[in-house]
Order: sequence, then structure tokens, then C-alpha cells
Amino acid sequence: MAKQLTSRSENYSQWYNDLVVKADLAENSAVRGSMVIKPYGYAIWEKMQSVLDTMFKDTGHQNAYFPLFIPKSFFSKEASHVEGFAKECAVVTHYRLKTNEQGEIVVDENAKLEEELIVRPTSETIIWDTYRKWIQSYRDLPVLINQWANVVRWEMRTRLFLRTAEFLWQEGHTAHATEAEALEEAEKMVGVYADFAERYMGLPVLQGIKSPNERFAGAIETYCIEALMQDGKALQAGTSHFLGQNFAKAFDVKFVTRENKQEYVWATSWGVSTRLIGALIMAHSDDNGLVLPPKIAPIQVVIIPIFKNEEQLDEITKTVDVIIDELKSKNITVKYDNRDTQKPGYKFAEWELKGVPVRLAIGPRDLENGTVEVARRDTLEKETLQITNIGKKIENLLSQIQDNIYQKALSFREDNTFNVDTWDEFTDRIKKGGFVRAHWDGTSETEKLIKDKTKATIRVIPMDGKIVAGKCILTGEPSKQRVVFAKAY
RNA sequence: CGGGGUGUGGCGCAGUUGGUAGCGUGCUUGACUGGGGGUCAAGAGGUCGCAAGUUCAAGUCUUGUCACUCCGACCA
Repeated sequence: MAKQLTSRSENYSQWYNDLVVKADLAENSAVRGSMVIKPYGYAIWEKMQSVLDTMFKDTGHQNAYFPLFIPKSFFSKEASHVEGFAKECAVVTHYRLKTNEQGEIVVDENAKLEEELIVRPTSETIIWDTYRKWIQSYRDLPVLINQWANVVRWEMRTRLFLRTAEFLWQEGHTAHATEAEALEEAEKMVGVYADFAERYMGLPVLQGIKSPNERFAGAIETYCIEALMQDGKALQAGTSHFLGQNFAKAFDVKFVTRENKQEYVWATSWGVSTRLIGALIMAHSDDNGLVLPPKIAPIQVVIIPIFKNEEQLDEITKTVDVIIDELKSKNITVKYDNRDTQKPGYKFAEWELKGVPVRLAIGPRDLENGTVEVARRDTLEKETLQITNIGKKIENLLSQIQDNIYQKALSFREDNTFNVDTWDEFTDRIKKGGFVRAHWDGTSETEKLIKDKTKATIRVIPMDGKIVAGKCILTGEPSKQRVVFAKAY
């Protein structure tokens, strides 16, 4: 029919775009590269936000807010940071418009800013400029702050959720007295991200560090979580940076130690963005639409009444009200879709497309039998259950679904992770997609060369597991351990 | 920045050698229908991206211009 999605096998990226639009998550806006996040898509983001926000607060962080605009001069203070972001900055040069002789609205040239303002692509600079005022003594440390914000990176090619010119994210910025403490913080937060991805999003991730080529502009070490999408490409889902004293030195943020010595402050920053929604879609969804893990789904259960007239609907609603109360008492979010403007078949398809984990259908037949039809989105299986004790049954089902979604993604990743030891094997494997674990001599030149030849990059250098030495697949030079290569989004 | 493509009802598209704009879907109303995207009927909705030009006549031809989009280099 008209609402049919493009299938994944037919055209994966078309499938993704169709899905985002048809599931009512987002659409392109009048502004190039910037999307409108629609209510249903935004509800998913709010769900993620609320879980993450709690996790941040549980690890001792507080929220604050810093300006959207950053004076241009701030950027030039940290050399590698400017270099990394200079090519994608939106710049504000004027502060006023006027009407010209032709009656057109134009920029008022007399309203030129003394110093241009950069629309933040990330907030390290403005935040560290502020931290200078906040930090004098070791007693002021650590500073553990997070901000929920929008940022702008003027990307050349954009895709809904995966890469947009403006996106929503959170950025944590912390200041510490010692290197060890900052390192611990950076590692802790990538752990929080991994935990969130796996336990809530049902998304298995590899955890580790980035190679120097892939490191954040201005960081000493970048920790990341990396996920595998259904088309065999990797997606960076979150990063946490150990910034050393780079920003403290650039912005002159010093503190006095217990021993009354002046020292530079140690820093971290970490973030995840609305890109996570892209990850969620590409990891779990199918040709029928979105598949949402219950813990992230804005609506966990949808109830669809089957009725011919208003009397019948009223009868059904009496039973449904009881079910709703029972579900709500177990903190299950439920939607009763009693619209009489759409037919049941339409609703089934619509909620399936939107990935609601569990659907209950209840009609006259069920009223007679004291039953309800229960359909799960992940497997598309249906069964008819007695209404008795339905809350408990649904609660169990939701947790089964959460688990199943994760296990499915995990076995997909395992089936698509390969150890290779020769160059031929490597190039062949990379073409087919998946995570390819191979030895690398540790040099940027080799990594660059591999990227030029195959488009694959080092996604992550794993931190866990056994470290076994070997020989670089390209140069044959000694390698300390296998690293994970893939083509990435 | 380099190379392609597209601008026509809300959305997706067609429109022949120039002759006064049509299809699908969506929308509105009504009836029948209602356990997997219903059927029938009647309607509403378009300065054909913008600006010049050629012509008796331009969605169609010419020139200019703007926007979007796809493929590469860059990227969470």
C-alpha cells in the first residue's frame, strides 16, 4: 500500500529515511541540513534524556547552561581544537536587519559585531573560560557539570538523526585536581554510556579508546562506545574525552593545592546526541517499521478496541479501563487508541510502524471469553490471553522483549565480527561489512593508508579482553593487540 | 569545492512535435463496513521555483537566477 516501507535488502539507506519519516520521528526542515523532530521522535529523546539525566546525577553531576554564542577568540586558544572545528562553524557577524530602498530586508552593515560570535559546535572553550572564575583552590574541585543543549556543526552532507547541522545533545565538562581522577572520570562516563546503551537501548556496544586519528580535537585520549548497525556499518554512539591540561592551559585555569602550589586543572568532556535515535533505529528495526526496546519506548502498550458501534465501544472501554489501571500501577505506559476515525487494521499497521512493543486488541469476542489478543512487536507473534492478572503478564512480556531485542542485536554483532590476519582477507571482509579485528602497527600513517585503500577506520581499540600481540595486516610490523576496523557512519 | 539530478494541488509523480494541466495518495462529506493499511459515490484543492526573452500561444523553447537533492573529499 501507500505506506509501505522500502525494504532493507532493497535499499538500506532509503529504508532508514522512509522509516524516520513514516514513523513520524522527524522530517527535513526548510533549513538545509536541519531537521524538525516531531512529537513521537522527541518523546524518544525525552525518554533517553530522563534516564541519562538520572544516571549523571547518580554519578554526582549537576546540570547548568552556558551560552549558545562563543567569541571567536576563544576558539583560537586551543590549537588542535580550532583545527578540528574551524571548517564547520556557523558565524554570527551582525546583530541587526534593516529595510533597504527596494523594501527588502537586508543585513544592516552598520551593525557589524566588533568580534564575531561562533555558534557553539561544542562548549569546551566557553566553559573553560568560565571555570577560570570558578576555580581557585583544590577545595573548589572537582567541578562536575553537564549541560543539555543544541549545537551546530555545518556538515556538508546530512542525514536525519545521524548527522544534522544542528543537533541536540548533552555535554559533560568536568574539572579535577589530579590526572588520575580525570582519567577515572572519563572512563567512568564511557561506562555509563555503555550501560545505558546495553540496558536501556538494547544496543550491545564495544568499549575502548580511539586511535590518534579518530581522537577528539583537543583530547589526550578519547574513549568511545561503538555499535554495529544491521547493514554492517559501525556507528559511534558516545564519546568521553580525557583532555589533560590542554584547556586549563589555554584558558589559564589554575588551582592552589594543599601544599600551596599553583597547578593546572585536569579536564574531561563527554557527550551523546540525538544520533542515538539513529542507532536505535538502525540496530533493531525491520521492514515493518520501528522496533523499540520497552525501556525507551514512549508508549509501551497500545490497546486497540474492535467495535462496530458506540455501545460496543462503551462495553469494551469498561474492561479496558480496568486493564489500563492495572498496567499503570506497574508503571507501564499505555495508550488506548479508541479513535473512531481509523479502522483497526489501520491502527495495527500504524503502531507497528511506530514500534510500540506490545499491542492488545480487544473486541466483542474477547469480552465474551474474558480474553485479550496480545501481539509483540519484536517477533510479531500473537496469542490470546486471559485478562486475569494481565498486568503481571504484560510486565513479564515487556522484560522478555527488552531482553530479546538485546540478544538479537548481540548475536548479530557476534555473527558479524571477524578476526583476520592477512591483507587480502581484510579487504574482502571489510567490503562485506561488520567489525573486523586485525593487527595494526600503531602508526597514524598506516591507519590513514588503510582508510584510503578500504574506507575502513579503526573504530575502537578495545580496553578489555586478552591482549595478544601480532603483526600488522598492512605493513607486517609488530602490533601490540588487535583493533576493531569497520566502515563507519 | 568538484561531478550529476530535480523544482507542476499537502505528499509522490506524469505531461508527446509549444495549443490553456492530469494521475496516485492524502483531504472533506455521505452510505455501507469494522478481528491486519476497506468499498462506493460526490466534492475541495495548482500564479507549473523565480525573472526576463522568443511566439498569435510557453509547464514545454532560450537566457539568467534561486533553492533543494544525490555521488565524492570532511564529520558526533
